[in-house]
Amino acid sequence: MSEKITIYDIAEKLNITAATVSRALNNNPKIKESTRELVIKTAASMNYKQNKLALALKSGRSNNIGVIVPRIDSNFFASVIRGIEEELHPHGYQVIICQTHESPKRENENLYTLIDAQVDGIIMSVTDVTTENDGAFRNVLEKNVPLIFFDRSKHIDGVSSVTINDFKGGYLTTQHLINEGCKSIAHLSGDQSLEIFKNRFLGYKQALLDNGLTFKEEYVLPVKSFVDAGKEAVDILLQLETPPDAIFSSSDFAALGAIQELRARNISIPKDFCVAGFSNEPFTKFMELSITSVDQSPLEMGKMSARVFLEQVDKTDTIKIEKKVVLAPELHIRKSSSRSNT
Amino acid sequence: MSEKITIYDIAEKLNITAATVSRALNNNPKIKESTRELVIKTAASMNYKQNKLALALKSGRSNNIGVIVPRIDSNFFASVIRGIEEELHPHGYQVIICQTHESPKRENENLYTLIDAQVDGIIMSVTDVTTENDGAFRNVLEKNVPLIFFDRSKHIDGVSSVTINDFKGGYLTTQHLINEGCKSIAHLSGDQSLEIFKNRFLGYKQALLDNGLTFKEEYVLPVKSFVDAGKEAVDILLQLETPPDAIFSSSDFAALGAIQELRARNISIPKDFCVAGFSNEPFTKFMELSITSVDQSPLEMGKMSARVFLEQVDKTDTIKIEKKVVLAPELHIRKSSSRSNT
DNA sequence: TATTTTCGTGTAATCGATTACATACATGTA
DNA sequence: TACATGTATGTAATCGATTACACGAAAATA
Repeated sequence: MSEKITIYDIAEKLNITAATVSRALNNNPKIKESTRELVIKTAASMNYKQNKLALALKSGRSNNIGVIVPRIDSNFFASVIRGIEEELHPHGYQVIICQTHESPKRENENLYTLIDAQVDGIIMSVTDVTTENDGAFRNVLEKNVPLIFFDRSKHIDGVSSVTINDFKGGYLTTQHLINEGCKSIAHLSGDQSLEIFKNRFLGYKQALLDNGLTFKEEYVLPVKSFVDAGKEAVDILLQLETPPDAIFSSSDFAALGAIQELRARNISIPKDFCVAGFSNEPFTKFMELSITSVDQSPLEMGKMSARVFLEQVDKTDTIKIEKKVVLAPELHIRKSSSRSNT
Repeated sequence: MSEKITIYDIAEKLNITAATVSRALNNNPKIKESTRELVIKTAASMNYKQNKLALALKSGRSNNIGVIVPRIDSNFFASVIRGIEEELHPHGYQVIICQTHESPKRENENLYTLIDAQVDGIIMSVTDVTTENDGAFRNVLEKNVPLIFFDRSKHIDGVSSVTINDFKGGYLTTQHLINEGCKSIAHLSGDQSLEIFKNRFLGYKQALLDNGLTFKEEYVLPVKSFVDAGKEAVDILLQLETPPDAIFSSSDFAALGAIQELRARNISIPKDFCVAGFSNEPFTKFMELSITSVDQSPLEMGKMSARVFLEQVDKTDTIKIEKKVVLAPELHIRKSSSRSNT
């Protein structure tokens, strides 16, 4: 049961004051070399550990950073967090995780909790941009706590973000499908109130237009990011008067569902139907019929977000820097859309 | 730029002392009802937020809990963390994430850092049981910080753990392969200095013996949890005098690699060769040739670990409770080993 | 020798909240 | 009236570290 050792204990033992101990341990130049050595040696021998809470209270910095994500058990978010942790760990920051489960209420709650906990910054992926209640965000900004959005972002003055070029991701994928000979391409879209999904859609649309293909409203279906949603979407699409011959899905899970449903109906992929997803989830490359998908370089996204945070954290309170980092999406072409290789 | 509001600000405004404010906000019964209401109303109007750091310093509890995992971007660990977070969030705890990347050095470092940060408990999955340097662990125990192992555990007196019955997992899977008619079953094992892998192996061996099959040393290969490791293992196994007709892999990734290699050699699965993995990674069920695997109920494991922590955190310092929770593994039989359905 | 610097350390305030103890006033009881 | 009890609040210490300021002694300068 080692008691908690404080600088006062060290001071008492050496018949000096805590102030001297503190200075010695912090390499304050005004301390006699012999004293410094003595203190450091004694501290080590007593197994002294600095109490970070006391330090945090005094300095106003907790050395913690909060990360808010919809959920952690998705490869994308877990990888981003990994990137954040790896970048921040050498700087002495600890990462605190919060999940929203896509609930704006939980999101607000998490924001308040993190501020209460005096985190030095918040890196997050937004749940819902349409929330009217921006109080929690305003609260963060008023407290001058650096806030950085990644992937799903919100337009707030003075807030930085790290995203990928979703428009380009949508464009590249659609262009690829067209190159493979697809003539009528459907799109499974996430909630378009979120910019990422809006942009993937716009990229898709632009690619169609640029290639002289007509854009059809009925080819665009909203889906949740679940396997079953993809199956249902295929069911609907195949009942259309002129069914499509390809799907660009903004979700890998929906793409997988689509593929399963198409195969169940004996439609040959990629010969008669091509499918591409988004996110480059691990399973897309493991499948025998591997799935074409857009990589968002989540690890890099996490590291970049962390770096943006580090840039902002030490700036004077009055200056607000807004930095928008846009990473390039990378299309991984695989069997589900490669006619050339078949 | 709202200044930070403290109880002193409230006290000053109301011409009372901070002590009264504190008591009013903490529902201390000795406060006049009218005063309490006034304080609460004023606090709200001034947008007062309690400073958790000050509270933490005073009380010695940070309301943070540390979680140490090899890495976060694996479905298993991410799911465990999700479980921990969901169970602990309602109790006001924040989850701090640390990764070891399978390095004992990082593990030690993380332990010290978390203790420095005054976490109220540590939930972790061990990297390497053979580390001689147990100083970090002893340090945690001496500080009376509840320590809970999940999945990969270490035998330390007074330390609780939440694991699955890996022996049973190995046994069930092997028995299943035998039931499907496999006669010579190989085993790809993780590092057996870790108990989980040792136990899966022992379960495998026992099932062989119980069914009158001979156990062969050369059928047991050590692998890392990578796809390529599975491929290499198949390469070795097929060069044996009597190659096996099934593989029980302690890693889903190695199982996947094995399957890819077998198919590359035109060996029909499950007709001529059965494969089963461990962990029930998402991709195992997504594959067209879905992979039989043992589910470790990671979400439940995380929640259970959190519950064990909650039980221990409020106990008096002198009593050490050691609780060993063993969850039941669940074998998910899929195409890679289902001859009956073929 | 007298005076100024420099050096090393001590004193005490501070960060923001909690709480044991003291105190002042009101009310109840003999 | 004298004393006990209860109620509501104030005083001040505490958690552990940092740091502006003060101060005494030694060294440097005049």
